[in-house]
Amino acid sequence: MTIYDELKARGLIAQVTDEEEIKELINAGKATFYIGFDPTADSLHVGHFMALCLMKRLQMAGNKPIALIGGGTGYIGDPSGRTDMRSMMTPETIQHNCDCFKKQMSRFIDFSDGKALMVNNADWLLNLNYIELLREVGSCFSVNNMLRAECYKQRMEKGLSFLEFNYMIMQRCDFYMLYQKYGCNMQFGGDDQWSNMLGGTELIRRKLGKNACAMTITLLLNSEGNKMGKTQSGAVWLDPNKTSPFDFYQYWRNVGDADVLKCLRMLAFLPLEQIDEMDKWEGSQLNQAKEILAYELTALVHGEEEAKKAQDGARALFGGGAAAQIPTAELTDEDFTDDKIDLISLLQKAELVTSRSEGRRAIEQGGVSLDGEKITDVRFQIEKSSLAGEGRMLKRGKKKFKKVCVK
RNA sequence: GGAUGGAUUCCCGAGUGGCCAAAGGGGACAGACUGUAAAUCUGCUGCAAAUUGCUUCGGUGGUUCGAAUCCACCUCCAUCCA
Repeated sequence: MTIYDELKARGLIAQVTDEEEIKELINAGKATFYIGFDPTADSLHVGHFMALCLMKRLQMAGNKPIALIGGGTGYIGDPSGRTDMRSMMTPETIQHNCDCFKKQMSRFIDFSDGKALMVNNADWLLNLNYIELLREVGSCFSVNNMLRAECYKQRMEKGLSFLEFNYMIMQRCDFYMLYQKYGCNMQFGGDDQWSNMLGGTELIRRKLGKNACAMTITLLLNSEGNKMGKTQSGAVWLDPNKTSPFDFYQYWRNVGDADVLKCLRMLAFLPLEQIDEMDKWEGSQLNQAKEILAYELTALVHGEEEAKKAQDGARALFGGGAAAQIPTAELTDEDFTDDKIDLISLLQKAELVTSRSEGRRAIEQGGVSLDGEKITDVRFQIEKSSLAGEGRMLKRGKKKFKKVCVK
């Protein structure tokens, strides 16, 4: 199976400019393609993960990836699909985020021997001269057209600042630059970037009379149509300090039935035949597929060892048995008064609740248990001595656990 | 620059002098049912030393016994006019 067919079979391809041309290019390993990453946070998240996987697949097929870090576009902020303006980031934050991105990307993509490149658009964008830019690039675009772009639709109602409006122009310049500098002939990106990307190919055609391609990656949506990789506490991060491998594992272990196969196809590096086999599974058997999904992805992001740990921990917790690999909260002597600690404080120390009110609520509703024993007394006290050694299992709700012990 | 409308809790959105920690919906969280799924039902959703107290309705001042609500100024946003 050719790489293009595989990508298609996995449902990764959303829109393409010229299917035949792209097919030929990437199947022959002749594409030099780029994907842009805007440094809006200090860690990549699941959304980026898809893009990284795609880069990896294409790299394995002999194509050359360019990871473009938006150190320059970060100064502007992408208005696509947003209803409000992004808060402006300071240059320091942008730089910090860029550095973090670099580190994480190196885990996925092989940058050795020029097999892949990492560039920062700050290198050319920050030095642009306004008038020059206007004459050079501004003359190529129709404002009427830009305003019609899908990605600005939402913002046309709520307002769009001139600053953000220019994001599109900057992104177009990126492609134009990369084409000239590195012979980059293709751009990939999220489906929400389609109009921005088309603009890039257009600029290259107008300025250089050359053809460049663009292809978008299907957005990873769950069966309800929401973007995946978001939880109530924010994104699912790739940085283990922001989302622990255990939580990362659990996120995938808990996807809905309707979404498992899609996730496997799009994200896991398992052969398609194997995934098709799982497609026949039904009902509770899908739990196995979820385990595979969770394990595979955790292994990709955090390594086999961490994945194994997370899996063991999860199995122990939900299947009964020894729970050796559960995240632990350690208490110090200062946390105790008269060698005792109340349950609410304990929940708080274990970071299972964010406020005492929340803890109180959880207890009153019967959502808290210690070593499997439900506790409904808000004033319940725990002896320090009972937390010594192995510690005890504190549980809040069905899926939140922490082992608590004394240091 | 002018005219008009607007800013309410995680989000949408009601409230236009006290009965307001603020309707309703969404989301989140917890319980029941389950398969660590979905759907459904129930509870819950500012904070705390918790029959009470404290902070919150864009910001700052003011009127009043009492302000999310009235007044003044300011900030931001939208629409129309330039």
